[in-house]
Amino acid sequence: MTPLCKRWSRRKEARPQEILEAALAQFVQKGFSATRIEDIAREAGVTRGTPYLYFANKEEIFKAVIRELLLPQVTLAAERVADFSGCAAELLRELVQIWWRVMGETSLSALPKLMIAEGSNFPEVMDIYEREFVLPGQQLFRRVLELGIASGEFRQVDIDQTINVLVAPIVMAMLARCGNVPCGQMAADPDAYLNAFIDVTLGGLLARPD
Amino acid sequence: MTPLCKRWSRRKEARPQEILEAALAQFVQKGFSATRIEDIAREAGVTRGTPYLYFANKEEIFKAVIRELLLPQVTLAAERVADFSGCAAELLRELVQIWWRVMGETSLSALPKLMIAEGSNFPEVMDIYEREFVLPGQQLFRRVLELGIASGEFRQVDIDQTINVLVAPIVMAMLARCGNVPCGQMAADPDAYLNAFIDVTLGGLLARPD
Amino acid sequence: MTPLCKRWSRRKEARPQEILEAALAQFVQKGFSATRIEDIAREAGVTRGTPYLYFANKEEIFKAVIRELLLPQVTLAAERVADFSGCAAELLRELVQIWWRVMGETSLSALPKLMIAEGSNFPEVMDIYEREFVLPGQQLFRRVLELGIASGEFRQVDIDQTINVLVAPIVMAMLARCGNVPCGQMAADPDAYLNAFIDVTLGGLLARPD
Amino acid sequence: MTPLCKRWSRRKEARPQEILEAALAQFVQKGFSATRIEDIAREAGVTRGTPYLYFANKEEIFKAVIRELLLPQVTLAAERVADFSGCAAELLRELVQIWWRVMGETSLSALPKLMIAEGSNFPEVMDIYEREFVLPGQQLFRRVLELGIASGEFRQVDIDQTINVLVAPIVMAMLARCGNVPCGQMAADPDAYLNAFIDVTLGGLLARPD
DNA sequence: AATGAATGAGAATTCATTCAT
DNA sequence: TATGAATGAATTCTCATTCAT
Repeated sequence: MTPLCKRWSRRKEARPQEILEAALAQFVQKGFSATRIEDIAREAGVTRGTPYLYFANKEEIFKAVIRELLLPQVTLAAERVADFSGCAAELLRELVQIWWRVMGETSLSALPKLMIAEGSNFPEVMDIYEREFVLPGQQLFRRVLELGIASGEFRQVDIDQTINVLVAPIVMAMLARCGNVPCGQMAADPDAYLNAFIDVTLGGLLARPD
Repeated sequence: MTPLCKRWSRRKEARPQEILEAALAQFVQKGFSATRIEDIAREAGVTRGTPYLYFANKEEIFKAVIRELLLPQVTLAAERVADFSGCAAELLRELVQIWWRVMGETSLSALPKLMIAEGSNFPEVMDIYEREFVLPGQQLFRRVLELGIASGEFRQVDIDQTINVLVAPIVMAMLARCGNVPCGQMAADPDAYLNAFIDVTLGGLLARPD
Repeated sequence: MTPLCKRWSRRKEARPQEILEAALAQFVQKGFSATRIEDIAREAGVTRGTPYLYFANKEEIFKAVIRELLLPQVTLAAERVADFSGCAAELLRELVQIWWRVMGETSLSALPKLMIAEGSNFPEVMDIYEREFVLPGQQLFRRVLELGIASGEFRQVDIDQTINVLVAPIVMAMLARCGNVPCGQMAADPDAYLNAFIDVTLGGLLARPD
Repeated sequence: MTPLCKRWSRRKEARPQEILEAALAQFVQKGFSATRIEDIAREAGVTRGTPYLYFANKEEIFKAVIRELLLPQVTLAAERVADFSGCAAELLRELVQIWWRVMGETSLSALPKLMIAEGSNFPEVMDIYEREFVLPGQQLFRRVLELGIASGEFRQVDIDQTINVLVAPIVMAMLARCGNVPCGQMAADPDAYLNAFIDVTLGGLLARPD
């Protein structure tokens, strides 16, 4: 049963996915240009020619990683993130934590690194990224902020800018998870980091009792 | 024979610097691997062979960009950032604003992007970056936090983690300045963004009067 | 389980022939090197692996096309061409017309194109071609010329060279039939072309009455 | 003076021409697809990379061979061919002989072989070939035929078809010169072949005295 | 017998680097 | 100093061929 002496095994259905996962790992580690097709193939356990059975060229592999591996997860994740209730403060806390669980702790955390590093070489992908990841993410925070301000729970703040203030530390945590982003403690204990983040931020948003 | 056009006056001392600046621009735009020596040469107004008169190879150009172009500025910038006084809240505000002026609005803003994108391919550079940029930056915030907590101005917070919470939005703003990092409003009006950041963060740090 | 669709009835004996015909069509269209095995397979209605059940490799397919598909037809054709009678002028006319019918208008017309294009890459095939196609063809014309000269019907001409003068326009017509040989009118109306050819040539061969 | 120990010599002006000539030789010998860039490079005395300094890719080399090496010669040759006078018979004789000298005996003789073998893979080149080589060539013969018929020197013949009858043997001689086109005697003694051709053809065209 | 996924040798192309000028 | 033609190693990509199914 074990393919010990087999030269290869046929995995038509699984292959594309396997190749994309291997490609993701390599792209995150080395960047697009520095990743050789052979690196991807080896990581996927196949040989040089196999990726070309499923993808036209290296660029298409990159696009497929984003479009077929990462963005579909974004949608799934977004649905779960959108599912919460409570007062604005609880919502914010929950939003950050769910986000982290479904985006930060999964392979999705690679997305910001890839786009920062390679986005300018793939403008179309960048557009998709903005449309399907950045904007929806901002919307989630916008909703919470608007809710909190409307209910008087939060102070009046510049919503457009505050959104980004809230997003930044989470994205940084995602970047830190990709390794080799030097923010020592952040990567070491993400939960402590996120708690500190929620603590400070929520403190800054809540309307003073007086 | 006489130097007809002034612009061709040989500035041999200036050449290496010019090449490094050209290289920085290209590396930020395209990444290390995707940047061809000829791209750098053209941007610097010289031809293919010239960079090799001053640098051993492409890798050394990258290292020189970090070591000779960016990190010395970090030191200069750090000195100016360190020069402030007042209460902790004022210090924090001032720290963020000076930082932005000396790092965010200059070519130094390229540093985080380069290290995120290429750091894993240049571990030694990464080390230097951490030692000479990340740690000193964290120290500045640590000092402010410690000061504020000691004086009772700030709440008791987890200093190690809060440092990173404070650094993250500034680094994100630096990334946004490198172009093609999709955080719309942030890049459009950095000052408004930084104000929102200080506003929320300071609110979150200040001890409640009650 | 029962052969639902008749068209899938296995014609194992027919397969090699079908593959060779597909190969011929592709080789004529694209040339040997530019033809992929998959092109041949698709044209034959089979898949990549099937040609290898019948032929060792691509080169053997080429040789088989010549040896097994074309040259046997040459023999058949030559027999029919050899079967004629009458005075030398009639013989010549008949020879040209039968040749055209059995070689020009059939797949045999591909042979000269293949040999011109690929002959130098297949010296052994070239030898066979010369031995089994060129020489026999020349012999036919030699016979007619010798007959006509002997009977006084034709002028004394340099037989060896005149043979080639007679063969050339027929071969050109065969080339023209393979498409993409730019001799407009020739391919458009081969009969008119061959009549003009016989008309001029015969006029040039006949001994003047005076 | 002799570059014995030089790794290479700089020949910016001469290189493209040298590469095209090398390419022509290789394409004629092996065909386009079967010719490797390295074959061309070696024949030109350079290394793999050098052709790419002057041509974008192999296809462009092929096109340049036709457009820049061969067709300009066609123009030169056509001018010399057009320069003749005398009665129609003399004109025809002269036309064939000059054509042979300026096209058959030069590298131009490669043109028909290249177009027969590769034309269908390069339709645009085929069009140029037809426009700049085939049609002008046909015009020359048309002129002679029209002249001869008008003057009563030649019989009434189907001009459109007869043109091709006249062209065919010359083109065959050009093909034979490219080697490996199996028409034994033709290539061995082209002059004898052409004389036989003129002899027969002219005999067939001249109006009978009676 | 036939399939078609997988292989891997080989060809095209790129580009960092050298060095004669 | 600077140039840029030339090199050749490295990489992408193709496709003839194999072989488990």
